[in-house]
Amino acid sequence: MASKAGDAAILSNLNPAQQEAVTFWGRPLLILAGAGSGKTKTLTTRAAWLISEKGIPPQSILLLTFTNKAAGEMKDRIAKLMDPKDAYPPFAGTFHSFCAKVLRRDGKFIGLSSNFAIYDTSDQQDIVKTIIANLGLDKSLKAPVALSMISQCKNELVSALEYAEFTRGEFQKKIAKVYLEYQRLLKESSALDFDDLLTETVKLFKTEKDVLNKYRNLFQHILVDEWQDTNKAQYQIIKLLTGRDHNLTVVGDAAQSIYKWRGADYRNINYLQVDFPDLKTINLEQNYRSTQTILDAAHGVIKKNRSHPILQLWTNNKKGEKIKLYQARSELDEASFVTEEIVKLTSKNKQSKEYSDIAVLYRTNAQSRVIEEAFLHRGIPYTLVGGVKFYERKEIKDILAYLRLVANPKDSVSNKRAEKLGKTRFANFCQLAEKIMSDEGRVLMDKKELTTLDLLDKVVQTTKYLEFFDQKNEDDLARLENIKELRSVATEFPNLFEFLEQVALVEAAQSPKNSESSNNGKVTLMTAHSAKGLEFEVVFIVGLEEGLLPHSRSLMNQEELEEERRLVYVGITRAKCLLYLSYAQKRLIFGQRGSSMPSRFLGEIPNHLFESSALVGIKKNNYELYDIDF
DNA sequence: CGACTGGAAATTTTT
DNA sequence: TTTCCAGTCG
Repeated sequence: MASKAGDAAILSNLNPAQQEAVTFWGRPLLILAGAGSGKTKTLTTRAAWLISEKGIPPQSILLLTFTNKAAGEMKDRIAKLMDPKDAYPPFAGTFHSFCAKVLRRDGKFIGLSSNFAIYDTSDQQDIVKTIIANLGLDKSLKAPVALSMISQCKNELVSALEYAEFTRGEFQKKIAKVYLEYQRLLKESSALDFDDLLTETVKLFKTEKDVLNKYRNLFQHILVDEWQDTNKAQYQIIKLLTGRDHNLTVVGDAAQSIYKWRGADYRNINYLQVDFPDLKTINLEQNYRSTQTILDAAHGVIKKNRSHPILQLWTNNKKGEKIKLYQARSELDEASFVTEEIVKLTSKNKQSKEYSDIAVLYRTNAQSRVIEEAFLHRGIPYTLVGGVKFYERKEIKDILAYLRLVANPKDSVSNKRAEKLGKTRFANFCQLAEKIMSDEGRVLMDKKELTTLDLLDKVVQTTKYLEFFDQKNEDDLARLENIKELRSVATEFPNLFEFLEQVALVEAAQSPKNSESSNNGKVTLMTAHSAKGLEFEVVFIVGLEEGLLPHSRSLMNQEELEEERRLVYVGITRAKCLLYLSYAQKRLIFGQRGSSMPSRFLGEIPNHLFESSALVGIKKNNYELYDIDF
């Protein structure tokens, strides 16, 4: 009874299309959800509905996302929608964390030990650098290049052996050699990289039918977020897991696909229709976020893309204010325009905005500097999204190397790192590690009498790691502060293996300390990429110039140009009520002052949406050189 | 091995 | 301009 009433309440908050998406039953479902159309709400409500209305046990639902943040939000929202008697919400996690769980449990069937290490990008670089040196390959082959080729292969499920077999030409031959050696070393270290988590899961599911069936039976319903961001490996995992019942729900929007360069393939939306002929598609096109003016601008841009379907968003919101375009003389002028507008917007009057309502978006991180300087001058508080990640800091990686080595003595990258920190140090550490991993230590760990925090402190103590730091040095104090922060993460995960999983797969918030409280009352500066999934009252998109947005690297290629266009689309649709666009006629790039043309994307926004007709000339620009199709 | 230096390069980022 | 890296020197 309570469930019935709750259910009606749940559905009453939804528009007809959302309701249909929540309650659709019996066939695989593709929800094409436009920006700001209530995608998360729909997906979470569907999960809650499956539980309360269809009696699906929560543990039979698998909800996959791309970021831990999204997973966390989904979990929270489902929990709020659920009847308290249903106890715990379904598993919601990233593809990678799900795969890691599967492989820890059942990887033994394909020769993985359950304590495998997970190598991050810098671990990968370490290995590849030594490989290039050891194989005597010439140094023109850079580790990042080799790695990105290897990663591409893995995204496409091409193994090292297969690659070596079909490869042609000098360059590819070299990559093949590195790839083979790289896989050998990973195996020797009992380690997987991020891509391996996916590809090994595919391998496991393909070769071990019993294991696959176990998971098929376990997960009666699979829901996937951001389908346009899946790569081939992820697609395969879903296809394999979706058993006979085809109880699959995916949500996506091709127009927001901006990660092709790291393997995402929005065409997975189309492939779905081939693999599941009985697929039902529901469009969510009502937008709850932006003014009609902003939506019209976004649509004007995105409709130029030819290679994917485009949703026509509409809203009941007001038409809203016109879009403000500023032609700056230079990047400095642009920065002061943004600054002055923010001062005006936030000055005390009835309509004034909070700093936290405002975001400034740009194409490249380097663009933030000028803006930051202008903000500092004017005393505008801001937070910069991006920068050195917490777990990438040297002091953190050092300590983690010791701890990883305790958990997996074969881990060669951690071993090398630990050795580098000093011979005596390492010798002392090894003694300690032996004691910990003795039967006695194991028992203590199992009994939870030897926690991650205990281990961390013991390691720091025996290695005298803190001797590296000077209490009077400001930078060193910050590093000590980071170590304290790591200790507090350790408190949350008393089991060493769970702790290591956490730090490998979950990026800590920028600076864990001040993420919550002090993010308030600040303007957000970030790339358009990072803005995906977020929304702000006021959005500035700066640097709308040919060569910057679209970026010069994408001008030669139609596919990439369309991705740049999607990036602009994503940027524009972040704005709820006010949108500012700007470009600089002259800009300092790599210390050189160059002049640039306004971005073609500005010309694609209908002229009447702009505040004044500042646009004369933009439409006239000649892009035929690059834009053969348009 | 670590600090210095000269030259080349210079998106986007999560797991 | 800044940043990163390879090569060199102490």
